[in-house]
Amino acid sequence: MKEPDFAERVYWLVTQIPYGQVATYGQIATYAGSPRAARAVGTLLRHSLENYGELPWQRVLNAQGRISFKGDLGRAELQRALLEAEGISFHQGQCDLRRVRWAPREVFWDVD
DNA sequence: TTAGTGACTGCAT
DNA sequence: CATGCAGCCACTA
Repeated sequence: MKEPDFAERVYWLVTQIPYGQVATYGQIATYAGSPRAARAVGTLLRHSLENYGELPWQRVLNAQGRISFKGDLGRAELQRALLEAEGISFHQGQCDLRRVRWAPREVFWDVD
């Protein structure tokens, strides 16, 4: 049985984020075993639509509870709309992570 | 194989 | 509070 690679761990973890809750890129990277790979998580999710259309990618935000984008405003608006539809509210462009942050009860993968 | 890029992050200015 | 910047790491050309 092959050990799941980083990308597989990331995609699986994102599917574990409960409806109405969110996780940060750093959280996903940490749970996937690479605490410093937050940026890599973003890289993977950027292509998630084409590779994993089922993924609830909208539930992943940056460490400040904000939607991360440099361009592509359309997708940012879609993400916010999807989250608000789940009951997550935004104030000044950011949501209250203390309230909606996903706090898994189990350990998935240890840091390498 | 090397170099460049980016849906990140924490610390320093 | 706003930038800047180096560290990180997977992906692509």
